[in-house]
Amino acid sequence: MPELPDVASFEAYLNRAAIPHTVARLSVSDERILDDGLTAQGLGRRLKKARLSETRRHGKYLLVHAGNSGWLALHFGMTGYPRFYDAGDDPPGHTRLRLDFTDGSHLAIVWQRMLGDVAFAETPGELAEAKDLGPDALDDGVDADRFAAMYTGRKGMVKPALMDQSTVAGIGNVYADEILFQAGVHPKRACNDLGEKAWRTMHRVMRRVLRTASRRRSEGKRLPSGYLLRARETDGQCPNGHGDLEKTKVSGRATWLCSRCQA
DNA sequence: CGGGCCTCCTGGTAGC
DNA sequence: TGCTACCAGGAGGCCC
Repeated sequence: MPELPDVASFEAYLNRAAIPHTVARLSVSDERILDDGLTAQGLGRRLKKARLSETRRHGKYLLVHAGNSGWLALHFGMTGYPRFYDAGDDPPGHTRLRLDFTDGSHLAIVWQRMLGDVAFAETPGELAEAKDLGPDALDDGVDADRFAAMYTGRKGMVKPALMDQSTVAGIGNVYADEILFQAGVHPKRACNDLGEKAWRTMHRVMRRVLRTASRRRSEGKRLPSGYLLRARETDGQCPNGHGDLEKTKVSGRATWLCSRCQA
């Protein structure tokens, strides 16, 4: 699940539920979830007594400011999510990282599969560098000019390019499909087959889709009708009336599209 | 060097 | 019912 809009909703959730809180201690139930070089003990040293005061998001990473020591960085992989719960309640299943707060409440980070990452960085910029992340997809600094310049003339297919986190961070398999559907571009189109104008359109569509989805997810609402993703979860019909959506694979990933709408 | 394929993980589900 | 095969919203690595 967790792509940019989902992580944005996690960020809103943390700000409603868990910020600010002060960490009394933490528990790591499976160290495989920790970034290379990070240990439960080391993380504990950095987080103990830290006041979680602020959050940021960069692409699919959620960063939580932990006092003076730096930023806890959470990457949710395919199955992760945070869950705040009250003193005395049981943690959800598959809780791999648990923060116990001084008031007795808890924040669990849940991963069913171990495809996720807990990291720690001095600054958000340091994390982006360590993880080779491009600018966030909703960063205002990524305007249409800059966006088009990054993709126009590039080799390879459009969909994997949009999913490349080192170019622009935040778009995953699902929202790439939505953006391409709304932009009317086939996922297997070559990047260098699209002109600058098409990439500027892609930029506009990308921002609208990611902002709309972030807001809806944060409010617990469904995506608007007319969205491919909503059709995919319901009747599987093209929102523009072209019948069954197609399901195929692009660079190994499940891909939904309408070949009448997307060329 | 772009694209296909494999692997890491775990669990749900379709199919036999 | 029981077992297997495949699939899932991420990402890195390898090979041709």
